[in-house]
Amino acid sequence: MEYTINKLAQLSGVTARTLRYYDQIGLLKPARINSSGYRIYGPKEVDSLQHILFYRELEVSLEDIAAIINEPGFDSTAALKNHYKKLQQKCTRLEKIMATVEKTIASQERGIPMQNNEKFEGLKEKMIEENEQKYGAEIRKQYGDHTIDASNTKLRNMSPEDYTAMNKLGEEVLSLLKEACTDGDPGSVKAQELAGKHREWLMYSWPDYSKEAHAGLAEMYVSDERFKAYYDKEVKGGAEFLRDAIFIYTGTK
Amino acid sequence: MEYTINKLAQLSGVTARTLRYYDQIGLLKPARINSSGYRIYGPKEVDSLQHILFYRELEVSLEDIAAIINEPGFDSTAALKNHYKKLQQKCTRLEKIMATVEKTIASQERGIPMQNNEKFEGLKEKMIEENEQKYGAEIRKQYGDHTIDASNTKLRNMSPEDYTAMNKLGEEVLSLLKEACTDGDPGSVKAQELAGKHREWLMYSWPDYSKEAHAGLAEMYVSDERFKAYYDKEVKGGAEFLRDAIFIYTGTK
DNA sequence: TCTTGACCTTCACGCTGCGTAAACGTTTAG
DNA sequence: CTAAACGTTTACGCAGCGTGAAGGTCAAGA
Repeated sequence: MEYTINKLAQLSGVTARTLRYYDQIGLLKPARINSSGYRIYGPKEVDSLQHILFYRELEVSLEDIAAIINEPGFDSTAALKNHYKKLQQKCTRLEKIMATVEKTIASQERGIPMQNNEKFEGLKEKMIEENEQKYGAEIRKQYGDHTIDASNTKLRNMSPEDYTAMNKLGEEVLSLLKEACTDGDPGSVKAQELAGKHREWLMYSWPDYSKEAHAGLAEMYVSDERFKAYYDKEVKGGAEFLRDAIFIYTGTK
Repeated sequence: MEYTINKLAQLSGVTARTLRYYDQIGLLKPARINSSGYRIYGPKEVDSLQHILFYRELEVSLEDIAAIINEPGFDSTAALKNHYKKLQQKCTRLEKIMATVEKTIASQERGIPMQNNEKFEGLKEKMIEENEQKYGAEIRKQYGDHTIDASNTKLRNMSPEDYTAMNKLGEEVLSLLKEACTDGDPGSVKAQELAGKHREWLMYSWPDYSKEAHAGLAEMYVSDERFKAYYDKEVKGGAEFLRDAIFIYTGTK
C-alpha cells in the first residue's frame, strides 16, 4: 500500500502540514519521492507514524521521539508495553481530576467546605509524576536492569548479537572513563565521547531515552552509594567525572 | 488566605512565570498589588485559577478560557458538570488508544495481521470528536435548550433576572436581524452588532463559548430545516444572513 | 484537446504558552 | 548588617504546527 501525503493524513488523522513538518525535521521521511516531487509513503512509514503518534500522545517532544525510534537498539514491542503503562497512568490522573471536579461541585451545591490544596488534586500530579516518578522509580528500575539482573534482561528480549554489542560498549565506556578522567576536564572531546557512548549503552535497555532521564541517572551515579562505588573503583573520582560529563552532554544546569 | 506568587504557584502546581503571564494577558489578575509591587492573590483568585486549570486540562485556549469565565452569565457549577463529561470522554479515548496498543503488540508478537486503519483507532478521534461531537451533538443539545425546552432550562439553573434579560436579548437579536437583513450586507456594522448580540444571547445557556462552536451553530441555522424555518419566517433569507454575519464575526472562511 | 478543479510542491511569516536569563528592588533570618 | 530568598520588569527564544502565497501536476469531462 502506498500513500500520497493527504491519503496518509486522512488515514492517521494528522494534517498534511504535520507530515511535511515531520519530513523537514527528519522525524518521518517518505519512502520515496516520485518523478513529480510528490512524497510517497509505504507500509513502514505507516507503522513508524503510528509509533510517533503514540509517543506524541504521551507528550514526548518530537526531538526525543526522533532520538528514540532512530536508535539502532530500538525495541518497538518493549516501547509499546511501556506506552500501555504510561497511558494507564494518564487515565488514573484524569480520574483523580474528575474526583476533584466532583468534590468542587459538591462544595458549591451543598456548601461542603473544601481545603485549598484539595482543589488542585490531580492537576498538580503532572509536575510530580514527571519528576519524581519518571526520574525516580524508572531510573531505579533501570538500575536493576543494568546491574542486578542484567543477565535476566538479556534473556528477555535481546538478541545475542545485541547483548555482546552492549557489553562491548559497556567496556568501552569504562576504558574511556579511565582515559578521560585523568585529564580532569568533563567538557573535553574525550569526555563528551564518553558521555555519547554511555548514552548508546543505555539505549540498549531503555525503551525511551531523554536528556532529562540521562541526567537524572548521572545524578544517581553520585548520590547512590552502590553506583558510586562501581565507577569509583574503576578510577578515583570516576562517578563525579562521569556525572559532570553527562551534565554537559545533556545541557543540564 | 492570601498568597504571594510563589505560594500560589506551589499550591496549584503551576510556575510563577505562568501566573505572571496570566496576569499579563488579563486571564487572572491578582486581588491587589501591595506597596512594593508584589502580586497578592486571595481566595477568589484561587478558585478562579482552579477553573482555569480545568479548562486548560481540556485543551481550551487561554483566550477562550478568558472569554468563558469573564462572561457575566457564567455558571461555574454547570461548567464543572461539563468538565466532568469531557474528562470522561478523554478517559474513554485513552482506553481506546490502549486497546490499539494492545492490538499492535499482539500483531507484533503473535503475527496477527492488522489493518492500516485499525492502527490509528483512538488517535484519530481527536479530530473527529472536536468537530463532529463538539459541533454536532453539543450544538444539537443546545438546540434543545434554546428552543424546545427553553422553559425547562430557565427553571433549572438560571435566576429570573437572567432569564428575562436573556429573553430581551433574544428579541433584540430578531429585530436587529430584520433591520440588518434588508441592507443585505452581512459585514455591515449593524450585522456585526447582530452577531455580537447573538453571541451574548448564547452565553446564557452555553457553559463554554468558542468561535468555532458559534460558527458551527450558524452553519446549522441553514442546514437544519427547523432552525431555517424559525429565522426565515422572521425575514426572508434571515437564516443565511445571520449565518454569514456570524461567519464574518467569528472569522470563519 | 483544452480546461477545470483537486492535489501536490516550496518558501516564509505568525501564533500560543510559556522557559529562561538579565538586571534590579524587597524582605527576612542569622 | 549582610546574605539568601523572594519579588519585579523586560525581552528574547522555542516547539509545533496553521495559514497563506505562488506555483507545478494529474484525472476527468466538455
